[in-house]
Amino acid sequence: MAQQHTEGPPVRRADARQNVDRILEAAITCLGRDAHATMGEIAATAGLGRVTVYGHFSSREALVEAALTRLLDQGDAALADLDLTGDPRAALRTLIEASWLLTARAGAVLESALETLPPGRVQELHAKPARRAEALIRRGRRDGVLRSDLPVDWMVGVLHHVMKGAAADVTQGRLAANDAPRLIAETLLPAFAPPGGPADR
Amino acid sequence: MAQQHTEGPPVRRADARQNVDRILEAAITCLGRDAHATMGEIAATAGLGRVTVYGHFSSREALVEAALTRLLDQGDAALADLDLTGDPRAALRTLIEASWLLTARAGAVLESALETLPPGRVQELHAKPARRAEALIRRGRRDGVLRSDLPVDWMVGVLHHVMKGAAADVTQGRLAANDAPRLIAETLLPAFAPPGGPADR
DNA sequence: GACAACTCGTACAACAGTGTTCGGGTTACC
DNA sequence: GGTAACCCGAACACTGTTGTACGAGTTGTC
Repeated sequence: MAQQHTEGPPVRRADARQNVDRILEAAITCLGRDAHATMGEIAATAGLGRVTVYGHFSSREALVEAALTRLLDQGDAALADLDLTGDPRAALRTLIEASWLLTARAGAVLESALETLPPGRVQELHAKPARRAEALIRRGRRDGVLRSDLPVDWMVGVLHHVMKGAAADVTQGRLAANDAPRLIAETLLPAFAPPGGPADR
Repeated sequence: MAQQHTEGPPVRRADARQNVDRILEAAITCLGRDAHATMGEIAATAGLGRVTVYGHFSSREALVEAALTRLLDQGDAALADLDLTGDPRAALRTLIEASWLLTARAGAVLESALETLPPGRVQELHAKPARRAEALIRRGRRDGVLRSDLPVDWMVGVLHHVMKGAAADVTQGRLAANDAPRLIAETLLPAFAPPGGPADR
């Protein structure tokens, strides 16, 4: 909207902006635990009243979208700092380690978004982080250190599904959170290696 | 002596039993598409009235459990017919092909059950089919054709998560159903191969 | 053919969640 | 210190779903 200093949309007060932050963090926490978390729960987690939340987000749908957007932006920012210029296989390992925590938190939020947001909107928001993994895999294929006999989209999907599944295992107590990144990497690296030779050149 | 054994429902009428069947199939179909399918939708899909469904299942929870049980029984029966005595890697391929359709249908039903059934009940029902894959993987590890450097539970989980993820991709139009089994097998076989594998080096 | 089993549709109560309204209290900011 | 922005809690209407009740119609089975 117009941010002209014409006193129409005046400056938000400091505590209000901070509360928006609190609400988004609470939403990510609650929706991460339970994709069907209530506005009341989220508000309580944020330490605010339910009505106050509606003062900042016009609907539950708006809040879910905002939470997912923040989560994906956080993740994309974290991933942007990584050095992925070396061996794509080592880079893939780095990517997995870094995005593990993100995916673990985003899992149920994404699920919640899939239910409440219009179809396609989620994919749209999720496009940027996914593109990062996709670009990495494409480079590895060009360099011959990753297999090229499977569709790129499929490989990106497998990466995503395994991480999401591991996150579910952790929340259900079937897997220790500390072990997850290593297991994922140990499993997916050979899965993505070229069929002919796993040579380390 | 009059053998007046007091049966609650002495003899169910034929059409009633057939309707129970219809309801369960409808439940599997609807819950497979949408884990939040309502009793009304399920009844309509079965071609029956909503009240009639309550005549056979006392609650939504009971219906979900019955549907999941039938699905898992069907799947376990189908898997029991497979010949898995040969090379465990070929057997794994066979297992994937066979259980793909089952998993695709069961995916959302399982999700629905996780929400409505008491925690642990799902795992209990799911134990038998999971044990089949687990036994297969264990045998492959003993024979040295599958890797032993990862926990068995993790490998079973990966198998499950990738199939479930592929099912989600199919329902969202990102993947052709016909391609799925091949892609899954091509991806997981190298992932499960021993590190210094027989065909390598 | 008669009876019981089964089904149908509508209607109802109960419950949970969303989104809004209102009046009164608190607090940041100039 | 004054004002407007902000927060609070309770109350309300609305929606959708579950589970139950009733009366009447239909159909399998003996």
